[in-house]
Amino acid sequence: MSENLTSMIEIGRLISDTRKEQGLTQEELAGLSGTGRRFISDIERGKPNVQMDKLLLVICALGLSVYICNRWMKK
Amino acid sequence: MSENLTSMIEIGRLISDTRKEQGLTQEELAGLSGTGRRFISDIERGKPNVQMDKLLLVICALGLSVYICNRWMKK
DNA sequence: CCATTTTGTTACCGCTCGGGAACATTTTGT
DNA sequence: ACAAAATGTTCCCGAGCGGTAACAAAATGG
Repeated sequence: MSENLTSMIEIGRLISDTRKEQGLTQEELAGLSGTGRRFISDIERGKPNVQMDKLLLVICALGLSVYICNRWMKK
Repeated sequence: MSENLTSMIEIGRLISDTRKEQGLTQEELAGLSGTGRRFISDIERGKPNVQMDKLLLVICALGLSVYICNRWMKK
C-alpha cells in the first residue's frame, strides 16, 4: 500500500517507480494507456494540473488501483 | 476503506456521500476547498475530465486521503 | 402546500492542458 | 569513450476545463 498521496509529486514518483519496475519506457506506457509520452513525462515530474481520467488510464495500465478513505480510519 | 475506484463516477459518488455525511452543501465544500460550486457539482455527477490538483483539494477538504496500490496486493 | 434552500444545467470566456514533433540533455550499454 | 536509447524541454495549437452568473428543477422543512 502506498503512503498517503496528497500531491502530484508523490503520485508521479509512485508511477515512475512502478513503470521502471515493470521495465517499461515512457513511450511504451503512453501507448499502453492511450495517452502521449509528454503526458507521462509531465506526470512523473509532478505536474499538478493533470486530467483525472487520463491519469486513471495510466494508473490502470500499470495494474495499480486507487483507493480513497477517511484519513483517520485505522489501517 | 473505499472500494477500488476506477472511474470518476465512483469517485464522485464517494465525495457526494462524504459531503452529505458531514452536513455540507456544495457551496460550502467549494469554499472550503478553494474551488467553485460548479466544479463540485461536476465531480459528484462523475465528470470524467477534472483537474487532479483541484480534486485533491476537495478530497483533502473532506478529510479523505488517496492511496494507490498494486491491484493484486492482499489487503 | 408553499417558501426556501439546494442542486442541476447552460452560457460566456479566459486560461491551460495535452498531442505531436523537434531538439537538448541524460542515461544506458558495450 | 562513444553510439544509441530514454527522458526532459519547448513550440504550436485545437480542445475543453472551470469560475462566475443566471435560471430551472428538485429537495427540504414548516
